Amino acid sequence: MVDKAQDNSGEQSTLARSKTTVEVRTLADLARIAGVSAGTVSRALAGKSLVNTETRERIQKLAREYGFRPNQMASKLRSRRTGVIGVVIPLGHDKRQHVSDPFFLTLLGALADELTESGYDLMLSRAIPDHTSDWLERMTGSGMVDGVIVIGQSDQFDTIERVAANYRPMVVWGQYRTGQTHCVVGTDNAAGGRMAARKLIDGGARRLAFLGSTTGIEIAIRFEGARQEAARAGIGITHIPVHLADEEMADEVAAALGYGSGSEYDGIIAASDLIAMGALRVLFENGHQVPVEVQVIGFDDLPLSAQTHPPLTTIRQEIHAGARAMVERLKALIDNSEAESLVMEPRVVTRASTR
Amino acid sequence: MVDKAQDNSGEQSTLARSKTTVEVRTLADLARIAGVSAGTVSRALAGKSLVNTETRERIQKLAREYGFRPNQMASKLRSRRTGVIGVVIPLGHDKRQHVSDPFFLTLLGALADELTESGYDLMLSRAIPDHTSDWLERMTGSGMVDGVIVIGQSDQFDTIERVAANYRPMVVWGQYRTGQTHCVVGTDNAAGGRMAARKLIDGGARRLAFLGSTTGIEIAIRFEGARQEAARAGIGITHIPVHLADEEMADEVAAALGYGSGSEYDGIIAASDLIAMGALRVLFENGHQVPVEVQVIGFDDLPLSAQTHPPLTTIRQEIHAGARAMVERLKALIDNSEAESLVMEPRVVTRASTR
DNA sequence: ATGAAAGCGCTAACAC
DNA sequence: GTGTTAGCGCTTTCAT
Repeated sequence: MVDKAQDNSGEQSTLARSKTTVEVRTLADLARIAGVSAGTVSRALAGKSLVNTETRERIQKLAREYGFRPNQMASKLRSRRTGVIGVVIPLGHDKRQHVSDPFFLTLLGALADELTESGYDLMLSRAIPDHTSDWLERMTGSGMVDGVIVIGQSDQFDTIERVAANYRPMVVWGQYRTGQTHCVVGTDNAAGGRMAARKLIDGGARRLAFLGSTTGIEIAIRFEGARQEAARAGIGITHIPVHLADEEMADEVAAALGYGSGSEYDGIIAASDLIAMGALRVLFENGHQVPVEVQVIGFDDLPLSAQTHPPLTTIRQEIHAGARAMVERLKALIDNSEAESLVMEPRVVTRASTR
Repeated sequence: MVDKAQDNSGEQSTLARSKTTVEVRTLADLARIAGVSAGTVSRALAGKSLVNTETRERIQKLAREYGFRPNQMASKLRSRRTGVIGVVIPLGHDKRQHVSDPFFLTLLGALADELTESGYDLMLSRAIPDHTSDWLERMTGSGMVDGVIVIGQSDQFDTIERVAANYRPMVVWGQYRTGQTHCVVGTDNAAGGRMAARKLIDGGARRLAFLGSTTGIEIAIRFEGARQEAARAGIGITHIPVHLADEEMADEVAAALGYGSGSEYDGIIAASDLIAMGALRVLFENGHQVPVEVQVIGFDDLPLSAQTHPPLTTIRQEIHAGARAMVERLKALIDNSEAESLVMEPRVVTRASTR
C-alpha cells in the first residue's frame, strides 16, 4: 500500500491523486513536480530573496502538500553549519548516573529553553571520562555541532582546558580559575561557602560539618570557603564526603553524622540542596529538631527546596540567568566574537532550616 | 597563529614538524599523509575487516596524532544512518516550561543512559505544539534522526497517531488506548488511579480530592480510575485542577484546598509526586497533621519522594524499566521488526503520608 | 529570476 | 588488501 501509482509521471494533475502515495524525498523530486530546477526549490524553501514570489509560494505549497522536508544532513554538510549545540555532562567521579542530579537537570531544562529560543537544537551526551580523556573531543571534533556547552567541570578541568586551546565555541558551567582559557559561567563558590558558614555561625552554630564529596572542583571550593570563614571565627569544620546516589545517600548521611554515636553537630553545610534534603530527613528520623538543635543550609536553591520540611535555607545559584548567559556567550563565540567568563554572586535564601 | 606552514606539501617529514600546525580535516588529507587512498583510511578508521592490520594501526595512530575525526555529517549523509535518536517533549497545555517537570527529567536521564549504552546520541527538542501541529514532523521528517521518542502525549494524541501512520521508528511514553497505531510504553494509569483511591479509602478517608490538571490524557485517566474506585465505595471525588509551575503551585494548592474556608478533605490524591509535595507543605503550614487528619498519596515515586516529610506514599511508575523498554522497542522498529506497546502495572509504595 | 554544475566529506560497490 | 569511482541530498557560485 505504499507504491501505488509510482512511475507514471507528468500525465495527471498532481492535485488529482493522493499526495501521500507519491514519494517526494529530495529537492529534485519536488523540482520535477513543480517544473523547476532543484536550485530554485532550495531557494524557495529557504525563503531566499531572489525567487519570484509566485513561484516561491507555489513551491512552498507543493512542499506542504507532499509533506516534503529537506534532508538536514545534506543541508548541514553543504552549508557547514549544523544548528546544533552539543551539551555534555562529564561524569568524572561518582559513576552513578549523575544525569539524574536535579541541579544539572534543571540547568539542562533552562538551556533547552534558551537554545530553542535561539533556534538551536540540543544534542545531549552523557560522557564518562576514562583514561583516554577524549570524551570532549568526541563532541567538539565530530562536525555535528556548532558549539558545545559543558555542564560541570567534574574533575576534568585539565581536559577541558586542553580542548579549549583548539576549539573556541565552548562554554562551561563551573568554577572560574584566574588565567584559565575556557569560557566559564558559574557561581562564586568560595563566596557561597563563606556565606553558608557565616549564616550558621551567626545562628549560633559551633560544631560544623560539611557534607559532600570534594572530588569536583566546585564543591571543593565551597568547602574551602566555608572552612576559611569558620576559621576566622575560630571554628573547625568536619568534612564528610557523601555521594549523591539518591537512595543510599540518606543512609550514608546517617552513618556519617554518627547518630547515635554521640558525636553530634549543630550546623550542617550541605554541598547541594539534594544532600541537604537527605540530611533533613536523617535528622528528623533521629528526632533532632531543625533548626533548634541543628541548623542545615543547602546550596543551589532548587525549586524543590522551598517544599522541604522545614523549608530549606540555602545558597542560591542563578540557574536561569546562568543558562541565558551561557547561550549568549556561546553565540558570540560562534560568531567569532570574544566572550568573557561570568562569575555570579550567590545569595543566601533564608527559610526555616536555620536560625 | 593559525595558518602557519600551510601550503608547503610533501616536502618535510610529517613527523618532524608539530602535528598541530597541519590541518588534517578530511579523509583525503590523512590519506595523503599516510600514502594511501581515502577509501582505505575510511575502512581503517571504521575498524573494518578487510584492511591490513599493520596499515590499519598506522592510520589510526596517525589520526590520533593529528587529532583527526571524520566529519559525522558527511558520514551520516552517505551511510543513511545518523546514530541519533530524537527525544521530544510536547508542551501542549501548560506552557510553563514543562521541561523542568522532574518526572520527565528523570525519564530523560534514564533514556540518556539507555541510548548511550546502545551507541546512540540523543537530540533533545522541547516542542510547543501550535495550530500547525507540525512539531513532531519537524523531528521525524528532518533526516537527522534514526528514530524518535516522545515523552508524554500531552493533548497531542491525534497528532502523534497521524504521524505514526507514516513514520515507524517512534515510541511514545504515555497512555495506551486500544487500537492505537503508535507504540506506547507507560503505566496503567486507570489501575494507578484506582489503587490510589483504594489506599486512601482503606485508610479511612471519606472526603477525597484529586489534585491535578486533566488536560493531558494520562492524568485524566488517573482521575477517572480514582473516581470509579471511590464511586464503588459510594464516595465522590472533588477534582481540583492545579498546574505545575513550581513556585506558585503551593499557593494554588492552598487556595484550592479551601483553607481555611472550612471545606476540608481527609484524603488527597495528587496527580504527581510534585503536586503531592506541594500539598504536603500547604497542609503543614496550615497546621494539619498528615496522615492523621489528612492522607496524601502521590504518583510517580520519584527518588525525592522518600525524602519528604512525612515520606510520601505514592503510586510507583517504573521509570528505568520504562526507559529500557522504550529503547529496546525503538531499536526493533529501526530494524524493521515489530514492537508491541507495553502497559506496566503500577504499584503502591507505602510510606508515611497515609494510614 | 532561474538553470547548470560543482562540490561539502564521506562510504560502498566495483575493480584489480 | 587497496585504489577508483560514484554518488548521499543539498547549497551556491556562475552563467544566462
